[in-house]
Amino acid sequence: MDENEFIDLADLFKMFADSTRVKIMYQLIAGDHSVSEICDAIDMNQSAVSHQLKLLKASKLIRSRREGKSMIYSLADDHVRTILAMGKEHIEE
Amino acid sequence: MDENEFIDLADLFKMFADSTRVKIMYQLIAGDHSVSEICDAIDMNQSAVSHQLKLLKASKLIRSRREGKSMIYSLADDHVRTILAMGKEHIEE
DNA sequence: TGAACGTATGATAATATGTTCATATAAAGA
DNA sequence: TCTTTATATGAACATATTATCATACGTTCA
Repeated sequence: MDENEFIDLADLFKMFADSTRVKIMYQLIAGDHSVSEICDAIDMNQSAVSHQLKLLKASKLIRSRREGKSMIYSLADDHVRTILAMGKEHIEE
Repeated sequence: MDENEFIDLADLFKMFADSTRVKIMYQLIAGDHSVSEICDAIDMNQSAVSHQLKLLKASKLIRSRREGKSMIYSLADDHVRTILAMGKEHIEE
């Protein structure tokens, strides 16, 4: 493994290293949601949520699609689920 | 899930969110090592490594034992391995 | 077209994080 | 006991990160 791979790995885990983003990801595990739905669910203002969604999307952990005026966000693949599950297992011991 | 659980989860993943710590953990996946061995392996100075080891230990991801003048660090359980493996899988797609 | 709604974005400020430097502690051996 | 080797720790500095604020953009519908 070379230097860049370590950095990429760390950058990926940075996405899981903030409770706002973790809440967003759990919300999306429950199903696809618009930005405003996510804001309501996690009790954060729209701007903060949008900024975090952008980061998560850049890391290819989530996707988005437009539906009318709303943007609907969803998990990109199963990694979010499995990584969060591993983490949860650790802290529950 | 309540607020604190989200924070605990994020705090756990923070440990994986720095390339120095990731390198240290990979080094320990390869086997138990003393502080100076880790320093040599990842090319970081002793103080920086000690500070990071302390954080990893506080998160119960690693353990330490004394052997003479050396402190030997080792993985606390299998979670480091599995979490890193999940992350690696994601970035390799 | 323009008003309303939903979302995105740039700048800023506050806080958190990581490395370095200096120094302390702990064990071993002369 | 004094010295050497190995590790830990506190303080300080530089950088990164996050939330907020103001505002811009995109879509729908009257």
